[in-house]
Amino acid sequence: MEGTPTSRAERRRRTEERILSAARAIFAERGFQRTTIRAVAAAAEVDPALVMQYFGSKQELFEQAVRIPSIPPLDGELEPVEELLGRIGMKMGPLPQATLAMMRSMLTHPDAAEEVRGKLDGQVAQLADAIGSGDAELRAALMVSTMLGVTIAHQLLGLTALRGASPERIAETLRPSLRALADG
Amino acid sequence: MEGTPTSRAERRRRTEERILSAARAIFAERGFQRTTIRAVAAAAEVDPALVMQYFGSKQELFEQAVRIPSIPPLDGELEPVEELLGRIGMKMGPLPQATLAMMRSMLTHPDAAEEVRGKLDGQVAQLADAIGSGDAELRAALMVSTMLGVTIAHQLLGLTALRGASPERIAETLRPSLRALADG
DNA sequence: TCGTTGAGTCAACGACTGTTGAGCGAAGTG
DNA sequence: CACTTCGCTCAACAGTCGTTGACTCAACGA
Repeated sequence: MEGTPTSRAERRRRTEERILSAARAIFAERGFQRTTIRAVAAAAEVDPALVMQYFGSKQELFEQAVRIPSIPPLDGELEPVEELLGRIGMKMGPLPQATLAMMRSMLTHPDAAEEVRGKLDGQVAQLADAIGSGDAELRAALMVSTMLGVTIAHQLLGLTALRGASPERIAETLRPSLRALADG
Repeated sequence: MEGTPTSRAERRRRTEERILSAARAIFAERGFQRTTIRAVAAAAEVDPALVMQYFGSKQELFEQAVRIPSIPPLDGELEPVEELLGRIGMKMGPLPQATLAMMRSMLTHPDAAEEVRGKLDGQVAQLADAIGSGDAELRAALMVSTMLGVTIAHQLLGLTALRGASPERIAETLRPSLRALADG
């Protein structure tokens, strides 16, 4: 069954990825503070000391775990509003664990807060640039805030009214609202 | 200066309120987990053991601190959308410390999450009732989520584009968006 | 005045946490 | 084969936290 026992370098890569995967899951579920190195190690079936040896500190483990390698490219043509949001990497639907971990921690972990604020500021700037007009920056910020709120309510808080709704239906119902902001 | 040294019962009430006030401030700033009994006690200029003696546990201190006595009544006539939101106790502008403490902790403290979810679910139900029409519940949920997102971005994360904007200007810019959701 | 009550303090316990250094044993190298 | 490398574990340290029990002393009631 399990063919070659794999080389040493390969084993290390796998273990490291197993730790990162477990870390992402637990960080996303409990946030930074309530996540313990021991819990991550247990989920990865590894000794806690190994986690430290690989990542140096809990903070560095978090940074590696929430690092998203590439910005998801937009696929094909979309409705104007979705296109605008898609262009900055915001869309409805299930988010990667790394993003959830980041969002889960952003209100209680200063570093995560700064990271998210920076990312959102960047998205606001891009959106404002695409929108034009007078108070574009404020309207862009409100669009981003709206997406943020819906995502939190849906993915992290689990509002009853949103739990049964598909991402498509949410996006569709939300569209006039976002368009009103985009058009001014 | 300090007239009567105050009676024993009065002193107790003042100390208790001093502790609650300090707790609200620190809970609002750091969230539940990162707030220590010791820090609250220090801010209230009291021994940590006294906090325990008065409130029994950190969890009970939190519950007492975030308890909001009364629902703010809506004042006078408002624009339709603001009236709808005001009716359920949602409005722009500075929020009480207790509310901020609750929101700060809602993503990482399960009890706070449940409390907020319950409150928001209730507001969604009220809003949906006032809106009527077909998918009223989903649209109401998105309105509440929008308010939530803007509040988080503005008060807790401090998005650059929102930091300089007055609550009135935000409310005004946001109005067409919310109306689009309310009208369907 | 004297005993009682209760606000407030002090020192400590036990649990948990991030983190560390020594060591084991198998994979790699000559 | 002998020797080194390194993935990995074990046991422990040091600090912090919520929580507790004994204690001090001024306000109170009779």
